[in-house]
Amino acid sequence: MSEDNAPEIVLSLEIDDPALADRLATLLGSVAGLRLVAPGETATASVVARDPRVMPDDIALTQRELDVLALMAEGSSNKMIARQLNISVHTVKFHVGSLLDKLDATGRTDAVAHAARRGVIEL
Amino acid sequence: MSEDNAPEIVLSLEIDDPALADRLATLLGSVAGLRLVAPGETATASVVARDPRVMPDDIALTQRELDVLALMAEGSSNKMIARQLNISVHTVKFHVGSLLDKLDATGRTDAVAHAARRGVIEL
DNA sequence: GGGAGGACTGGCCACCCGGCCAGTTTCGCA
DNA sequence: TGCGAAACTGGCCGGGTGGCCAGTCCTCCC
Repeated sequence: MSEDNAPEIVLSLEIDDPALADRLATLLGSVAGLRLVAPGETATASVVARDPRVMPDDIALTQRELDVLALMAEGSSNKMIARQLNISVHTVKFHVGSLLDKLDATGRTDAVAHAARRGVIEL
Repeated sequence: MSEDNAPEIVLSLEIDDPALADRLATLLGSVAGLRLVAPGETATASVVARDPRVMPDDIALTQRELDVLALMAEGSSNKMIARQLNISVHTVKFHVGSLLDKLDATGRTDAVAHAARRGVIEL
């Protein structure tokens, strides 16, 4: 029952590098039981390869900054972060300030967006 | 220059569905010029297929909500969003409120994180 | 015609956020 | 032995945020 209903696996490509996209399309296009997505179609899975130039510089964040960053990404307020990490709200704000600075962000929302984009955190 | 230095394409799999992961691994493993990632190795590209159960419900967001959501993800404040969309700050807050509601978020940071996770927006 | 939903606006207000100032301790490195 | 970096704490304050109330316009649909 697994082979008769076995649908083709439909792959979509999200590749920034055109050369790589081309190679993959060629390689994957010739595999039986698997094909590339058609326009407007819903894919089974995506092949993702973002432009590596986007995040060459791994920003130097301290452990503590990573801690508060992770909690920020969860939507925690400064007060909640303070409780979680057992530090004062002032200290949280201090770390958040450093984060905004290092991530070149204008606010906590921007900060987690930047961090996620650069792969510093996994959303 | 593409064939002499042509490295193997190293694929990592991020598939929630075990059956699908297995099929893909089998299919892709037999393709020349392409192999699956080894532990600790950096992949050229990833094959991503999140558990469909996680986001079966494409949250029904209105166009306007998508507009403010996109600007929120940019780190824009309500005032900036209002200027961009040519509406009042009150209206922005109104849409943000709906967004927090629909996305089950506690704040704007949480909202963009949730939206990004569910693929509502591309970070 | 009347209802429902979306987009929009206003006021009010408690709370949160981020930036400024100041200080402390601890650690590693020159 | 000093000096910088990291972590931590405090006060202050302007502005932002989110929740509540209220309302007006639409348009689509029964």
